[in-house]
Amino acid sequence: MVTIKDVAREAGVSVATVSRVLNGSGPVSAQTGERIREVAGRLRYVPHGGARSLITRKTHTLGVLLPDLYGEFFSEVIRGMDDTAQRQGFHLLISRAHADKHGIETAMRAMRGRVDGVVAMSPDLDAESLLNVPSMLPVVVLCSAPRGDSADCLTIDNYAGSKAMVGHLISLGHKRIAIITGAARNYDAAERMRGYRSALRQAAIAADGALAVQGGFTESGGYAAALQLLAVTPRPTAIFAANDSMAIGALSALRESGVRVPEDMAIAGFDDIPLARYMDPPLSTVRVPTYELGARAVEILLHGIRNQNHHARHRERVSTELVVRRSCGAVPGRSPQR
Amino acid sequence: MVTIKDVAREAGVSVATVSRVLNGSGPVSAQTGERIREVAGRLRYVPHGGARSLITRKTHTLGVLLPDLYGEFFSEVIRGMDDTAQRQGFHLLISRAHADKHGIETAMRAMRGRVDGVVAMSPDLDAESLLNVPSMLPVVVLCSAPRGDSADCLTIDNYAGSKAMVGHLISLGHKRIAIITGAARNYDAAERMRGYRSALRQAAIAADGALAVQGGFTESGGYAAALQLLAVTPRPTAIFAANDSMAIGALSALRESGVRVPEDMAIAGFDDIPLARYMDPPLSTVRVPTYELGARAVEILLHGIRNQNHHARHRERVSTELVVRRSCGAVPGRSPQR
DNA sequence: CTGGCGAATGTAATCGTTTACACAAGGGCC
DNA sequence: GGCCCTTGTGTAAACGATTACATTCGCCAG
Repeated sequence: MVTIKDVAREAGVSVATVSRVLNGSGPVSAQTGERIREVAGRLRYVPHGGARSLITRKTHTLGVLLPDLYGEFFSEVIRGMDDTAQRQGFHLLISRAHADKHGIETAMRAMRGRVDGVVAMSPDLDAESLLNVPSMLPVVVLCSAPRGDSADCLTIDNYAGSKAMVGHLISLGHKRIAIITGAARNYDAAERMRGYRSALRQAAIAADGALAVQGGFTESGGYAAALQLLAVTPRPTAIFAANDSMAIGALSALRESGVRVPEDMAIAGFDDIPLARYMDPPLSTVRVPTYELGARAVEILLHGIRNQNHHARHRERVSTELVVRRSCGAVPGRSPQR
Repeated sequence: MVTIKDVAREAGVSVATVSRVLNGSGPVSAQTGERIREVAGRLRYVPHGGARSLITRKTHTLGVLLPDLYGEFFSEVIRGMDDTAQRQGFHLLISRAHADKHGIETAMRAMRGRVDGVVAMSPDLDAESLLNVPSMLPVVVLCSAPRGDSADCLTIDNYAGSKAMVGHLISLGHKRIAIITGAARNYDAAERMRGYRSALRQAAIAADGALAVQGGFTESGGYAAALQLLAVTPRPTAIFAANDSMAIGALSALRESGVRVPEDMAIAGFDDIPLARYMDPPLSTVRVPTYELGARAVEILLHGIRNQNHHARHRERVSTELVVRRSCGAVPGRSPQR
């Protein structure tokens, strides 16, 4: 590998001059600059990022800690992060960590000296340990219960979104509304459940334990949960799935059981993944600005980095939007397929 | 930030001893070791990864160059990569690059000194420039036309998969088979097209230019393409979409046009994304082992790294599998929804 | 008693950069 | 001519680790 020394020797100057030319710092004669640039090009010199960041104390890299990379949701979040980071000259060091204390600590250790800051997504309710990791690094905590004030914090307004959707179902006349919940001990899942309960309470509808089934955020989980809900008597008239994947699985289960949607059963999801509108019937859902979530997280992190973490802590919540399509029965639209 | 020097001073030893204790290299008395470990813990010392990799010449990080992060496909590839990398103690530095020469070069420069090797996904047919980047780094090229022998190379067997699916449609009696193609100048797209043509030729069916419409790999592209195909006379009896997203978009377009699937029109996709089986009707498709693709790419790369790139070049192709569900009409199954 | 060996530890070079500081040359001004 | 400023360049000290080599000490064999 060719280093700055090789370039200096070949051009007959000192390394300092080469550095000055390549970074445009300090005065260099036009002639020397030209020669050095020529030599660097000819030798195909590429600066060693690691060495450089050791002395400059900037890595221009952001660490991203994820619980699991799964489905379109994460892919969109990462896209939002990468776009924003790249626009500011930063790269992404992505690491999946087990959500437990040990996993997070290990990941954080591995990032030391490689990143300028970290976006940590840790929806696991128990994993508050994250905040105990006392690093000087700026950290943005994503989709997690906000505690402590050592880190910035960005969440989705799950509660309001969930409440709005269930409220909408109630306004359509539904009284027995089931919920397919997300992963256990997941913050987003818990908040969506809270919104569901709150909407019911507000309409003076008594909660029925049999109408809450866990689906674990996966298609197959939603499928199984829907089958289970069909067996409940009296049967619910609407199912609110805590994400679109589960709603799609449920849709498929109902179809196979000969239950018409929305005539016999209303269905709604959460997230508004791109595929939602292409379902049959198109899926009513709560839009989560996933891309913007990632983008915003990086913006907040970069702000923290620029201020060397000496800034007032952010505590932000991105809002959701009710998306009413045919699956919940509100929009008459075309009659369902023959 | 606390450094190794701080630990050494506090423990009353030299940095060398601290290093020896923490890495388990060289002999240290049990007593000294104990004290140093205690001090390191108390001071919450975390080694500086950048500094360490400068001298050891190992970063334990793999660069990943992607054309775009989009949809479930990439999310699965990354998952496969990260799992495999992490199991071997490596991290992932992910970067989206514009597929053009400049974008790739910039990204490669940024990776110098930060990674031990690179997996580059560059499906753009023109971007052969990648191979011209003369770095000593081991590189695995993913889903790209194999050229040159400076890099290992891993592709999907698009040709065989596509040919198998079209052959299957032909065996069902279809003669007018349309194709919704992927992005222009995309290697995978081109190969799938080649398989389609080959299958037709083998069945002595003349190709009809009007039956090939571009869909750009997106749901909306597939939707628009399907509408366009419905207007062709004589109308095709089957549509082969070059990926599942487009097939789902097409499915939705047909539904809205009152065309029954599979009775009036057979549909097939490519990729077998998780959602495919939950469509109505469940989507026939070609399974691509996406997770394994990412996993295998990292395995090959790690092999190259261990051999310091002095190994015979790999040229591997992961095979696909025909998945027949109801959308192509081969499986009678339950009669379509009333 | 001495020489050699192994264990425990310290000293200093090294990795590839950036950058503070020193230095030399040239020019303008008094 | 002496002074100061500007411009161009080099020297060497960082950055935070690892590690080859040197040193010290105790012990044991000859």
